[in-house]
Amino acid sequence: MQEGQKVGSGSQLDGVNSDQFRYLNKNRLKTAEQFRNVFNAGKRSIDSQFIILATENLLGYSRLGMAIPKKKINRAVDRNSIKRLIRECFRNSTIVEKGYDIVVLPQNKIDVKQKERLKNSLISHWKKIHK
RNA sequence: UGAGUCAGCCAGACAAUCGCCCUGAAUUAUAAGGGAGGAAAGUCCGGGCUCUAUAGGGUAAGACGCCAGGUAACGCCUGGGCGGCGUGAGUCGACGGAAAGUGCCACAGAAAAUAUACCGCCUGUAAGGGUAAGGGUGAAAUGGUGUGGUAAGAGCGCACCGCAUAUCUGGUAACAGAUAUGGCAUGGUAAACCCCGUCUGGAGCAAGGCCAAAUAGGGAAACAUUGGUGUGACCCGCACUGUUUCCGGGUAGGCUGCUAGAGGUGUAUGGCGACGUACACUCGAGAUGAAUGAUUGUCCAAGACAGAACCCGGCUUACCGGCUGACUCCUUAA
RNA sequence: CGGGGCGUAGCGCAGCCUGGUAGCGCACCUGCCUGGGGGGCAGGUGGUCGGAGGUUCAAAUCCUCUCGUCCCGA
Repeated sequence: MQEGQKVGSGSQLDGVNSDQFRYLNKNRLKTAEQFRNVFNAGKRSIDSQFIILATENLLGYSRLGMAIPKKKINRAVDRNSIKRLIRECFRNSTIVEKGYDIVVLPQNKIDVKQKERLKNSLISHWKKIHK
């Protein structure tokens, strides 16, 4: 049961948040201006799976935005499932309580079925940003 | 048992933990309830709803096209007719009009539609005449088969079939059947233009409405009442009253529409059926950077196609499998 | 979500409306002109016309469905 071990090792991150932090309205990036700020002044973290942009904000909590174009991911089912995966990873990590605005972009050819791989890459991205 | 046809249904289930959207008794922090599909898809049709006199009348343009019915409506569905396919259950069909008109029919062929005559056949010394049976061309050649007839032939005559016209019978009708007459007149193509009949105003929830905020009737020049503008096909009509250009100034956030509907389920009843009527019960998504997820465990037939965005009725396309019912054919056994 | 357009040779485009022969330019190959390169001339190769079905004697063309791709509209 290798999968169980991986989750167990990630539970140090999970254990902190569970009751206090949720994916609420305030944790989302909404308007076009907020997106523009991240695109203009953001740090980048690039990978074969995702491109991630981030800036610090002074709010004390992080906010997440996603831009998943139809050109890159054709079917609506896959787009939804990627959004869910990203949101789940964001919620389960400690980065929620730090103050960042984050935008996630997918790379061109992503296999939606390889969930473990996508997750691991997201977790490493969060670590990079918070250095 | 095998092969097959049609109709309908399901679209992994259960438990635990964490989490998302909506409603929300109670009152500021939590119970409880609900939460994608048969195609939500393609946007191919038809409506509801909203706005707009370019909505009225006419023309144009487009769609449809056997008959009857169903429906809010349809290009959909049901039943029937006709034709094709299949041993059969069944299934498929853009299935009006070519004796209103125009166009087209390459190549080959004598000739591709007011007909005509290459090789032939008959007659004749020949010129010419008669003829369309046979050959040949082609996707298609001016009723087909047989027989009489003839110089050779020919609906020229006759029989059967086809066709046309008329009458009668059955059927609401499409159509079918019968009888009589005619004596072959009418090549194909309408998914070529077209004719006939029926229908269609346009735009679409990013429609539209409300609140707040902002802007704001400024200046200059030119032209003009034979008008000008509103034109998204055009004309008549209708509406409005100065119009155009330049300079200066300048904003876009929230709420709503938003789900109780041609809704669903059951019973009774009318109808061959699609479907209608009556009664009872019921509320089963409503996001707005956009909710349905993740992990673990158990079971099995090992989970396909695929994600609502105003809502319905269809059509088309994608799809791993499984189940039920009715029916047909073949083999074996009884 | 709504409204449009385009798929034809390796590349860029005609042909489609009005159905019978698939063509143009660049590229590629061969030969010639030149001592060689470049350039020019002549000839040639190469396309089930995005896919499936239908109408027709015959479909790139007409009709229906479908798959890609591109452009508009807060």
